Amino acid sequence: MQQTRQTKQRKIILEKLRKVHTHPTAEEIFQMVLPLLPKVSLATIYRNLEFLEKQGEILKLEHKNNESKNRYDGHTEPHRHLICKKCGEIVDISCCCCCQMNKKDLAKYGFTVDDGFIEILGLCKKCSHK
Amino acid sequence: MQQTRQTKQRKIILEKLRKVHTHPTAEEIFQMVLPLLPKVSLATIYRNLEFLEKQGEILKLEHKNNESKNRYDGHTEPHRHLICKKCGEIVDISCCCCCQMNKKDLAKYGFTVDDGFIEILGLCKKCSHK
DNA sequence: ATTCTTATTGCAAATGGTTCTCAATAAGCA
DNA sequence: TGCTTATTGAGAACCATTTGCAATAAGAAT
Repeated sequence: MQQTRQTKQRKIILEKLRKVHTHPTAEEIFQMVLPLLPKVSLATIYRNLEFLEKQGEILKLEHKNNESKNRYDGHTEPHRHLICKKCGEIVDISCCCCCQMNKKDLAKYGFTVDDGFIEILGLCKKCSHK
Repeated sequence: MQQTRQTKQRKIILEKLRKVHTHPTAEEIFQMVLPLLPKVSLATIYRNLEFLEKQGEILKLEHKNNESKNRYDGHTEPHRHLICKKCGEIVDISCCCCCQMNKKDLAKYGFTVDDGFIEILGLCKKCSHK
């Protein structure tokens, strides 16, 4: 059993992520914490994001549309993500009425589904007007 | 207006992808066509997959769970994907009753959604038994 | 058929997000 | 206050994907 330590870096990364309602990349998070942690390294950002995800404190969004970067979400309450296939924008939507339905349907396939992990791909307003 | 040419490579890649009901990676597709195209290069696989996706002949699945590779789907009829967050397995499911509902809900957010592009993340039978 | 244009290929090198190595640092128990 | 070792910072390594370029081959024109 390995103890875990509460480091300044880990604390600040989580705080920043909680405060924001976007879905920043590791690089963006790096920029966000830089004023508070001028010496922090990108590797530390990645390591802490992985740690926090394993602890269930944050979500890692691994869908990459036209950008090969993961994004992170500091809010773990059940919600869904609308992802624009063109510009990669991610929009939160509240859990709609068909969650229950999905769960039943999906049980047939042996899948266990968490409401927080449904991603719907489409085109955002801007991109669909082109 | 640039003409497009029907090359042996392009034809075989699409045929192989159509024949199969899995969601192979570029590397796996490379292995699949190697017997028919012993001199083919991985770059050609990637270029043709991009081409075929732009033509709407195949789907590119950009969600990467525990594997940093894109996957491809030779079947473009509306269907959804169940993706296992742990092992990355992708299962096709037929379009269920809540498609309509989703579309209406999502219109509120300005999103245009195509049935083929809904991905539901969860745990497959094997992984949920651990 | 043959020629000609240029889209496409194969190879190798480049790219870029993420992970890893390792010595130095610091959290927090004794 | 000292001590153990989890964590950090810096840079190198990794690896899926993309790109540059000369060679090849579709397929239209002759």
